[in-house]
Amino acid sequence: MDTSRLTRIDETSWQIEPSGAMRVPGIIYGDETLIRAMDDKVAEQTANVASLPGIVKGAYVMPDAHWGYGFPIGGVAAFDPNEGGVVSAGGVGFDVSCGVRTLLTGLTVPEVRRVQERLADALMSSIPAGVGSHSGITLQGREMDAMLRGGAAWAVEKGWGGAEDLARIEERGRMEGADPDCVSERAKKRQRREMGTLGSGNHYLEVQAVETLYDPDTAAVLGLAEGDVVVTIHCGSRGLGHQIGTEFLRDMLPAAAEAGIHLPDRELACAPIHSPIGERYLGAMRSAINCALANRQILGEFAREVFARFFPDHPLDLLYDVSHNTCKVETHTVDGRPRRLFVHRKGATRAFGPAHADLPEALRGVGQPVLIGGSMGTGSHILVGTGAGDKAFSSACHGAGRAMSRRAALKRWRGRQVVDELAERGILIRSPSMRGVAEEAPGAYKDVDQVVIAAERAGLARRVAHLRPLICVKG
DNA sequence: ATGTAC
Repeated sequence: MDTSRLTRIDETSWQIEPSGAMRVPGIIYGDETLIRAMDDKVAEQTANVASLPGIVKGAYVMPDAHWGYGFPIGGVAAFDPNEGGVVSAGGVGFDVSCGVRTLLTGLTVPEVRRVQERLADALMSSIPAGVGSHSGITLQGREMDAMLRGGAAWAVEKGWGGAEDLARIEERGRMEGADPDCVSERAKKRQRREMGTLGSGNHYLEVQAVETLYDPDTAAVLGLAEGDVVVTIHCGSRGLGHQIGTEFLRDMLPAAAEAGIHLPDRELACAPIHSPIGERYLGAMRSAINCALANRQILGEFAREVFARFFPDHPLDLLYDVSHNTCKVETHTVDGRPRRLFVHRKGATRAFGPAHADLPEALRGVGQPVLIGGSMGTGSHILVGTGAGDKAFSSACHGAGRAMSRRAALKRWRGRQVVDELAERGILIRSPSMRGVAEEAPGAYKDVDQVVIAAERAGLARRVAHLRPLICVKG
């Protein structure tokens, strides 16, 4: 990105001054290296988002951002329904409520090392992974609708996990306002056999070691100690969310024109929040959020079943579950006035600070866990929200972000070679797709450490722990 | 991300 077009606010905050149709500034967080490495298209897309009706304060961009469909991935934008604000399917993304959950095992690295190969094989055979994978669970009719209304709470009622899990999931495991009647039959049909499946691409289940603690006191509250083993799952709403995204991106284009909204880019298709299609999208998108929450709940239970075979005395406790592709109604104080806003986070994690009423009591002293997935080789990070200044409506980054296209990665690496190199470093990869592994080679990703350091310096969240992968089941 | 094109 050409930094000469930006105003540098401080070490890690850069501003695109409003010009042309922009209603608010664009704010990009990141150190100079990250900003320079970003495509100019990120700045262009940010300026486009800043021109949408009803946008409040600014169009925000996280340090791991790259250009996406309409909105940048790593973008945050909030809209006020009372000022003509819009909702945009492109502002949420195709994989609605894609997210990350981390479970504590109470095990230490040597205990897991002893069974690492067998554990990897067992996870691989119990966690459905890859394009079009199936778990054996089928849902249709009223049961599908119950899942779409109930999310992880539905999954718990059906026997996947316990009620204590729900407090540790955003929205307490169940997104209000979901309306399965707004979800097309085609979207439901695609999901019929996909509950409890990981999917493909950058989705994974990892067994990880807590390698470094940046804040041992906060880590202790989260239940993390150096040398502990945790399980992290990254996946979303599978075919259902994708179908909803596809349909509403298509249908919001004429709707925007009818509402008299000028779109600088047709990929920014959106509709007024209080319009028939805006409300239908919200009903469908919230159903997809529940689908993703239920999916991660079921996958977490599959992991519990596998671990119970190896370690019957070590139940897995849910640390937290975050979604990073959502539009949620939240109250934020803007210019001294609390306002009810529709906050779009696309490739961005909610990062509420300490004392926030939506956090479970056990976490209110430290802030919301922010779970950041890295690559297979470099590991992941756990941060907590600070709430300080309510920056970017209390949001933070979501991952490392690709540094190289899938195509370029395929030309550079062979999947088998990536698996062998990681095995030498004690990281066992299991995947149905060696092509997928090559595409996901650690070298194809940005340096996640640099991303989270930038997020911390920008005051979006603060680092608590770095996790190193031991086993990765890759979709 | 995605029954990797309807």
